[in-house]
Amino acid sequence: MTETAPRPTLEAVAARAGVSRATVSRVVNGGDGVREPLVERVRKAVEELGYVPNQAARSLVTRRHDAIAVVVAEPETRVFADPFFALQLRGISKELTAHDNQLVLLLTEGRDDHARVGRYLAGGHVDGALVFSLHLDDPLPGLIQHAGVPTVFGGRPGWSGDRRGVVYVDSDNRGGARDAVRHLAGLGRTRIAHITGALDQTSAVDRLDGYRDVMVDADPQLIVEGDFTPTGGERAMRELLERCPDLDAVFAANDLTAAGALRVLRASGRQVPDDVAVVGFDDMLPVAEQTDPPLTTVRQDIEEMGRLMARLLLRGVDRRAGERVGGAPSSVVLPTTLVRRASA
Amino acid sequence: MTETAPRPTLEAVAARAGVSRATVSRVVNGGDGVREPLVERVRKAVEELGYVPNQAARSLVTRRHDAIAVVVAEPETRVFADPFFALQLRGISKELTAHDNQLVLLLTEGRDDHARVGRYLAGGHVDGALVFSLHLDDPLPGLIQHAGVPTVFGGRPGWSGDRRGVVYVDSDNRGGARDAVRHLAGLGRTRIAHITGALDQTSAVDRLDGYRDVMVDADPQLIVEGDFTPTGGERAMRELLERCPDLDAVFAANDLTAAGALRVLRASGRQVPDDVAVVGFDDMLPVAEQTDPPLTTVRQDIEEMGRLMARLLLRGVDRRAGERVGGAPSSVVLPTTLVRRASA
DNA sequence: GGATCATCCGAGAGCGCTCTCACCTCCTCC
DNA sequence: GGAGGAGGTGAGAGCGCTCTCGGATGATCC
Repeated sequence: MTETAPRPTLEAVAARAGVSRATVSRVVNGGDGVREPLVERVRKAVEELGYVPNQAARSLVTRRHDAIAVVVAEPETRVFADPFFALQLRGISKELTAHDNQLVLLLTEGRDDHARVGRYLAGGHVDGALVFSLHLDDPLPGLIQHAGVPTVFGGRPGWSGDRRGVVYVDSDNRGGARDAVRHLAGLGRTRIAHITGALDQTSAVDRLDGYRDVMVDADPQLIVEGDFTPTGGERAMRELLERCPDLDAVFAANDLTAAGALRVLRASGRQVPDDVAVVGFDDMLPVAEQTDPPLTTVRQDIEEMGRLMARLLLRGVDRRAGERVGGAPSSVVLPTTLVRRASA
Repeated sequence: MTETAPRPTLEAVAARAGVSRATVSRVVNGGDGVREPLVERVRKAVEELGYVPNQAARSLVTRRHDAIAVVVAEPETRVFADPFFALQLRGISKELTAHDNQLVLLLTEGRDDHARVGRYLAGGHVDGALVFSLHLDDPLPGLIQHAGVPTVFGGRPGWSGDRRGVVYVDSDNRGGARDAVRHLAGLGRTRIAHITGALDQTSAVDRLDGYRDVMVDADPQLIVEGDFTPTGGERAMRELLERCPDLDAVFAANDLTAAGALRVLRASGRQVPDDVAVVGFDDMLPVAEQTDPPLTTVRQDIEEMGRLMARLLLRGVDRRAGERVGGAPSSVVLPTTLVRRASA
């Protein structure tokens, strides 16, 4: 914890280079319209003094912060047991860094925090927001809309409010689920069960819908609600085995759920995939490759989702700043692919 | 992506309340030395106009940002497969939020990024930095010291530079390792192997030292280098079984490594804990509780580490800002506890 | 009742930067 | 050779806030 040295200002650089503040400012911001010899002199002065612009002063006049908030509206510990979010964060970070933007992370713990986040966003500290893990009844989108900050959502928000101008990036959950179930059907399986995700999230609902698209008149006994966690998967699998001991396949809403289901199946003496075939969702590598047997699953490019969210948001921010960068960004749904491994 | 409305300024609030800017400022910042009726009037005006202070303008004069950078110097994907970091982040976030500070996340990808991070910290955008996952040869501490930003490290930095004023929070890795190995010895095991972590990190080195403290003249064949990952654990375990088929216990440098080792042991037909007892490190719940059998492991309170780091840093920041808050913060080493489950 | 003092409030400077606008120089062209 | 123009540079205002300092106000005390 060292002590502060007073940092040089534009003024100081200008004095040293023998030019005006305005010229230094021009050079620091790209140097357009300044003649070469002067540019050189200013650069040298900047170097010698170790000048770094004061971001606060700059923001005060430009009204830009070059910072984006990432809001994770996840009250539970689940996000943290789940590499999903970390991967998106990585994608976001890469994209933001590439555009010289900073990432301000806002984790919310419970309801009270929503107000805090709303205030923060409204406070104009950041140029935009990326919002994750929305649940169906979440008040956050309303607050954000009210704050008037450009926003992109991670996953389609299941939100009943004003939809205009809502931009999100999502995977084709429904299509991916269809692929998974069709694959199982293609293997000759007929009693295909589904362990859902937490149904207060649209991704879980969409995957369930995809399952139903294929299993048009599925035995309702074959559907059990899970919660995207391994223990939820275990519980659901036990319930399924009790209700439908004759099932021959399981489509789990995500890989973690599938991992839990696999354990229960093994414990029950059933062989995977011979007795029961299992398909997951996400292709979360550390999980999907490490299960026994390795998991057949629906891959979504999570990091790319993150990167895309950031890109859309930055475009929206620039647009708002008056730069012409094409029309208003619109939502994107990314395709999924089935990855075959040993479990189905 | 809604449009901006011009936000009200202090001036506007002052006009509406019929007072001066200074008075509004006082009220907004706590209201000391302003008489009740005026406070009330100002509060009302703030409310009515929806006034939120402009942080940039404030920072410009106070030189405080109420923001802390979290730097993750981890070039690999490992951090993300590992809930460890996420838990610390959660602890940090809680503590920062409680003190109205924001969290700016800086992820670095490879060497070039270090310069960027150094520049950012030197740029005075944040009041302090929390730095993680340092490797032995990392240039970051030097850069940070040069930037002159108050910093707290997560884990003891294995760094050969100037040590003065370096503050870190760490677990008692060595002591925890000793407990683990002693526990195995107490079970009557004599051929106790160790799969190390990535030895370019001090935590791995310390755990190895702890192992050696107890196994004073251990067969060097019983020590294999791992890398904190499940696959590393598998590879190491295979190597161990080949070299020392008579081993009767394994102390793995972390839970993920232990999980990999467990798989290999099972595949080799050995019973855990009967043939080989296994102890991990971290007590990372989703991992430790889900292995088969559940893992005996050394618990460290990861979230608390994060919270503590943030607390120390904020104290250092306040100190620097001239507020008297006791002496310079010094490093903290948190105790660990052995958690007994089925694997040993 | 007037001097003294504490308390409260407002005027105004200034944080470090950007950006407009006027000026100045040097070409170009008729 | 002089008008017109293009491009470079500097002066200065102002972004929204905090904070010092002096003045006003009213309480206190002899």
